[in-house]
Amino acid sequence: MARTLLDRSDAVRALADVFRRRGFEAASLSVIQQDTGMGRGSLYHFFPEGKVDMARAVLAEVQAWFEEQVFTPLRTAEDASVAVAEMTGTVRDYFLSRRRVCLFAVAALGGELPAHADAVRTYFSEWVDRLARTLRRGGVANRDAAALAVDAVAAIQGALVLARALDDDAVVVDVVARVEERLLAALS
Amino acid sequence: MARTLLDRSDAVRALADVFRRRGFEAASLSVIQQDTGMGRGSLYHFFPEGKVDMARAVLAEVQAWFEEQVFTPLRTAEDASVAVAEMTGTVRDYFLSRRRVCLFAVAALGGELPAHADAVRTYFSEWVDRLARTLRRGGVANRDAAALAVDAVAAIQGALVLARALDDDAVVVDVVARVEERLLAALS
DNA sequence: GTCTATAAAGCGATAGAC
DNA sequence: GTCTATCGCTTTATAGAC
Repeated sequence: MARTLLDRSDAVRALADVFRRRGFEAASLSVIQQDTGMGRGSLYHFFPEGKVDMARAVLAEVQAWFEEQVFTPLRTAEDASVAVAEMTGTVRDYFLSRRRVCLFAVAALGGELPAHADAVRTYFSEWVDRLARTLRRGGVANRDAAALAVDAVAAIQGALVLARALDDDAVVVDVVARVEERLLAALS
Repeated sequence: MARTLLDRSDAVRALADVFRRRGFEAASLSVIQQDTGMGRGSLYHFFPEGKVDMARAVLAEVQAWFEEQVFTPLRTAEDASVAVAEMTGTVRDYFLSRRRVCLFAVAALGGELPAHADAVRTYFSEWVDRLARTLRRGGVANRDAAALAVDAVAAIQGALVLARALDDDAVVVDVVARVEERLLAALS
């Protein structure tokens, strides 16, 4: 890990990688120190409230990324089919390059913690909502749009679980391809 | 929690509930002690290797349950459509009555640990495999059967993630209903 | 088989020098 | 802004009485 000076957003990126590899609970400060190359002093300088703060910052960064790269394009693209194809391609590449881990899913399945419950709910409900709206804009009936959107997000999240369980990227590639196919079929 | 004497399989059931509520890492021995009503002495009597042993036992019990209630019925039912409908109904009721948590998914997303990696892989690959075979028996083409089976298991697992994130049982009910619909359509 | 006490290690967080 | 030393607490695991 780079010894060169890190600013806060470098730190967040490094932390995201640690959390993806070890999970939130199992990533102890010692591990975080080693894997990010930052000392305790620096960590508590950037994240005064400690680990909870680090997790919050990482989730916020992921949320912002999806906002910009996925949710906004879904809203602004003029053609619904183009928007859908963009979404599937973007999220597939994102998760394949991020160890096939969705940190919001990890947070959702991880323990009793309503620590990040709001952030988790926001992420998923916004994703489903934006997709459903896009489908409606493309002429899909209200009811069908909602069902298709939930199914699509669920399929992608399930693919991530399976891909990790079977240690196989192809599950993500294949499932996402069929999700896209189904969504485009509904739009035609 | 019952104070009455527990045998090992009672202990495993109680442990499964704790792990579903808190996750594997966050369930400390103190918490386990409180939530199961068993003392440290009893716990280490039944599970000499400690927490790893407890987790292993719980996963083995879940695996056995699925073996008996899901995988075997998938194999033995004479009509593929009946087998599929049985599976979807059984797993829906199972997860709804188990806090919408699949412990194998929790293990799959939880940290670096290849601790239970083999058990996780076995569970998911067997589920997908059995379902695919059933579909083929029902006349579905080889390729389609494999894809449909992966999609079905992924959809169910994704539904569990979403249901927890949104705190809404209906996601499981609805997604599983549509999974069944799609599988039955392929069989007709 | 179950209990309590305790050991040994690791945890998150803080303080103070630089 | 980064470092190291250390506090106080919790963790898993064990020992030994009953």
